[in-house]
Amino acid sequence: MAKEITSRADNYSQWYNDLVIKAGLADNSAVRGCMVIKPYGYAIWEKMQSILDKKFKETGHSNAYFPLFIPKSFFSKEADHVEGFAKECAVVTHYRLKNDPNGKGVVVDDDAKLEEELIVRPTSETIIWNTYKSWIQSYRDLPILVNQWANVVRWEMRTRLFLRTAEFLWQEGHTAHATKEEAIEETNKMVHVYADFAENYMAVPVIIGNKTANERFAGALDTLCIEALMQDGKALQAGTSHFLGQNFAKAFDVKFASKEGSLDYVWASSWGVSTRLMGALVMAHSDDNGLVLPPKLAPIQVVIVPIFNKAEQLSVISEKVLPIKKQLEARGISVQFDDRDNFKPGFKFAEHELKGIPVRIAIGPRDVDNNTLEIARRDTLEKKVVASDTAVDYIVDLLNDIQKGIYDKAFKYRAEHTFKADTYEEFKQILDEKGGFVLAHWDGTPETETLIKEETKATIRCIPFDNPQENGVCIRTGKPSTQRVLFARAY
RNA sequence: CGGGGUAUAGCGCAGUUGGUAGCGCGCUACGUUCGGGACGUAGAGGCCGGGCGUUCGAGUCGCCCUACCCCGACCA
Repeated sequence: MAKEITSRADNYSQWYNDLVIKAGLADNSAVRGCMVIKPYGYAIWEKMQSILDKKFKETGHSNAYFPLFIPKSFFSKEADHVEGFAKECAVVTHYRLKNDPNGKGVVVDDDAKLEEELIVRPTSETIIWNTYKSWIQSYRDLPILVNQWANVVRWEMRTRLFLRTAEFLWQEGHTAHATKEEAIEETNKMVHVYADFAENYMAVPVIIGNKTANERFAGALDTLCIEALMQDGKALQAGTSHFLGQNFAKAFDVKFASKEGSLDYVWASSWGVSTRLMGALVMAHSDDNGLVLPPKLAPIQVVIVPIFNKAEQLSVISEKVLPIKKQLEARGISVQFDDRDNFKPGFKFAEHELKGIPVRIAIGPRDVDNNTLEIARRDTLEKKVVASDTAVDYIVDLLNDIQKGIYDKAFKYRAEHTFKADTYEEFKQILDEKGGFVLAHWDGTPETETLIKEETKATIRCIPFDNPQENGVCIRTGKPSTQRVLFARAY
């Protein structure tokens, strides 16, 4: 009733917004560009966090925490980093308030001006490498494999819930190595951790590849990324992993004594994913009825809706279904028993669909008599009546089916929206009429990439790993090319 | 940050030529309902985003803020 959401066909971005708000994931706040992540949304983020955190630890990393504030001067130390990040930061200039002399609340105390301004971190390379300087003396101190879960602030001009907010939550891994090869291997390893997470937990297929020089992180020698395709045909960068070379080691003078006795600069990587993944999750799978969550990330995997009109009926149903709830929980499945008596079943069905709960069990007097349950899956909305004593196994299998089903659906969508273009006309036509990924030849120069971006709003999302080599000519300049690269309009 | 729009009850909206507010949903109580978003009856709930003006009188007119939405530029 009051929860109508705009359809995707009608207005995709309005649909996205409606969904995030009405499914209770997040809301806009009193602070421009900053969102309130609500309990249901945060529960999904916590699942993402715990899975990723486990993977980071399995790959040898430890968590640590560095300051929110970074001295302004730190940003002047790495030239490329300055170029890329000097702008759009929140700056702390004072450290105290005082009562307004005119009696109108509080004002900034001008006497409390900081000697050196502090920047609210937009990313932590600088403060971390400043710290690593004191942690590293010898090759025996390496590698350092540290991750931080934190909030960062980037004063974005235009924000969108989860996809681009002024403050967002993320993790940033910052590693230090004795050799170039090791740092590159780390960079590579982590982008694969992200890809594995995206595909096997979020059920979002991704393309792994290298960013071009234009799209590279400020201060990196190489940026690896995972790129996903949303249902409106736009690409979304879902994670990045940077090989930083010795840039930050040089900027912060971080050297180590090698086994051979030489004094060398340390090699670095950094990698991160953010609450933007929440946006990817929503946009990749959900439909006009609401969220569609992959079982592995759904805070509630199964909801039980008892259909009753009297308290006695509810107690009979409860007696029947609560043991099944227990059995499911014993199998590691999260189950909610929705026995609220102020909503009718139909209302509850709609609400649980909006929230994307993967599996719904309905049980009423008829089922009690027949020893059955009605089991519905969120992704396809199919319903099936199942004998109670086989329900637990059925649901365990069903959850796996759903996880696979939504991945397959997203994969199919991507396959159907990945095109090859051999001429510029064709390229533009695909972007305008179909959307999606376009594989096309490019002459390899930043200038041409910029030109194409200006003319079509499409960027090179990445040069996919294991990209087939193939001679051709650049769609824009006609100059020779040895491979196709992945273009798309992107978030 | 440029262009456009919006701001009235928790949410979604209406409010004619200026005369200090209504509707639907939700909420509270009671009753009837309950296998796809129930219904009746009785209630509660608003300095009309903020400020300054015009006026006897402003939700309504003017100016200035602020926030949100849409389209750009920027970015994860």
